[in-house]
Amino acid sequence: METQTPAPEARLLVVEDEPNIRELLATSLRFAGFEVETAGDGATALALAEEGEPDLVVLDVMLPDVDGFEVTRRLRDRGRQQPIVFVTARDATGDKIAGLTVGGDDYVTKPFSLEEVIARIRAVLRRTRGGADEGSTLRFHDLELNEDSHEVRRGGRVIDLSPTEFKLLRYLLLNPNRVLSKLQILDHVWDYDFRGESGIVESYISYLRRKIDADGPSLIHTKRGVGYVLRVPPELTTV
Amino acid sequence: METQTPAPEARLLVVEDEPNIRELLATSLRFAGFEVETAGDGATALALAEEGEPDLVVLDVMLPDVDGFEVTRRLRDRGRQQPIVFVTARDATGDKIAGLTVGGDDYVTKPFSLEEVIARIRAVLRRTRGGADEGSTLRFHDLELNEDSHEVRRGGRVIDLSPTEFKLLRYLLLNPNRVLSKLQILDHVWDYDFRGESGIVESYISYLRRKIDADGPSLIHTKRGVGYVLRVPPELTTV
DNA sequence: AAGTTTGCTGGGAGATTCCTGAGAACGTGA
DNA sequence: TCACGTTCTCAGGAATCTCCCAGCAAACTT
Repeated sequence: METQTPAPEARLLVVEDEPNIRELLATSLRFAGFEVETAGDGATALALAEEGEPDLVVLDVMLPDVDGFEVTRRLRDRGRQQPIVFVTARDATGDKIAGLTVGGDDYVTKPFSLEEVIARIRAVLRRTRGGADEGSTLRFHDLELNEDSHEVRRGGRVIDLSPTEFKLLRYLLLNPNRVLSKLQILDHVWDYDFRGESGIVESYISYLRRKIDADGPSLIHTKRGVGYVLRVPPELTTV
Repeated sequence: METQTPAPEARLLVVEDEPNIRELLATSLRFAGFEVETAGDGATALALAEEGEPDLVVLDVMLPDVDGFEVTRRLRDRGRQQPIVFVTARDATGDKIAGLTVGGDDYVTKPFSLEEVIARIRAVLRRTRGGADEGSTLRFHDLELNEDSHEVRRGGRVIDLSPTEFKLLRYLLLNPNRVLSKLQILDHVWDYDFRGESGIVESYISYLRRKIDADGPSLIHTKRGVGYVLRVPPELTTV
C-alpha cells in the first residue's frame, strides 16, 4: 500500500530483539516493497549479513548479546559496507547518536512511526546508491514535497509545515487517489505506541488543509465514513 | 452468486467463535467463490493454518482461548505471511485495534455487511498479490466504480455517493444482468443485525437512480414482484 | 373499470460523522 | 525564565446520512 513498485526495491536485514517490533518492521517493510530477513540477536545478524549480503541493515543498538556498535564494527571488519539505519531509544545520549551517522548511515528513535522508518531507509539507499537522485521529491498536481530539504511547495509557493503535518502529507503523497482510513493514517504516521483516538487525524487534516488547500483548488477530500483521499478535482483532470 | 468466476478465487481460513457468525461467513464466502475452512478457537486456527496454507485469514480478535493478536504473532513467528482481515467489535477502543493495517491487512467491525467483508477480502488479496492492479474498478456500460479511490463515474462525470449508496451500487455492479430481490439486497448490503423492512431498499434504489440514472439512459430496472436488475436498455446493446 | 398490490419519492426526526476553535501540557531555544 | 511552536484533547455546531412514514403512482387482477 506504500508503494506501487512491483519488483523488490532492496534486500534488508532487520535486527531487533523485541518480537513485536521486529514483526511490525518486517511486515510493513515487506509490504512497502522490500525483501526482508530478520534476526533477534547480534550473532544471528552477523551470520545472516555474511551469507545474505543485504543492501541495508536496520539495526537496534540494544541487543541481548553484543550491542549494535559491536555488530557494526565486526561487519566493517569483514569488509561489509552496507549502509545501516540504527534504531535507538529516544533518551540515548547525543554523542552516541552522533557517532552513528558518520557514513551515509542514519538512525530513528523508538518509538517511531512506520512512515519515518521507511522514509529514512529510502533516503539512505538513495544516497549510497548515488545515481539519479530524483527519488527525493514527491509530486502531485501542483504540490511537491522534497524529502531531503523537507521543503513543501504548492504551485511554487513554499509552505511551512510542522513535523507531524509533514509526515501526514508525505503519507498522502505516497498514496494518491487512494482512500486512506483514519486508522490507517494513525498506524502509519503516528508512533506505534500512540494510544490516542483518531480524532487527532481530523485535527491534522484540518491544519494541512488550511496550509495547502488555502488558495488553489482542494486536493484533500473527505470520504465520509471511509477516510481521506488526495485527488485532483475532476474539472481539472482534462486541463 | 456474487461472482462469475468459476474457479476458486482463493483459499480462506475463517476464525470466529460464534457459530452463527462463523457459518454466515463461511456460507456466503463459499458462495462468493472462495474455498473456506473454519475454526472456532485459536489453537485450531493455528493448526489449520499450518497444514492448510490458506491465502488469507479472516480472524475475529475475540477468541475463547488466545486472542487474535496472539494468533497473528504466532502465525508470523512460524514464517506464515498470509494477509489477515480482522473482525472486531465496533466499540473496540483505539488501542485494541492499533497496528492492524500496517502489512496490507485490514479489518471490519461487527456488525458488518457481507458485501463489506467480501470487498475487504478481495481488496487485500489484490494488494498483496500485486500483479495488475486494475481489478479495483468495476465497470458496466458507461458506469464505473473504483474501490481504491471510492470514486464513481457515469460517462466520465463524477458522482458523489453516501456510504450505503456506494455499497448498494457495488453489489449491483457485481451482479449485472441478474435480478436481485429486495431481501437479497438487504442481506448483502446491510449489516447482519439490521431489523428494518425491505422498504429501505426502495428508498436507496430511488436515491441511486436520482444520481446515476439522472441524465443517461436508465441502468437500474425494476422487475415488479421480483427485484431490481442492472441492465443496458436493449436499443443500446448494439451501439 | 374498480379494486388490490406493489413500487416511488418527498418530508422529516434522530443519529452519526466531521470540522474547527480554544486551550492545556510539553519541550526547546533565546 | 519566558516566549514560542507543537502536540493532543475536547466540545459545540454544522453537515450529512439513515431510516421511517405517508401519500401518490403504476401495474396487475378480477
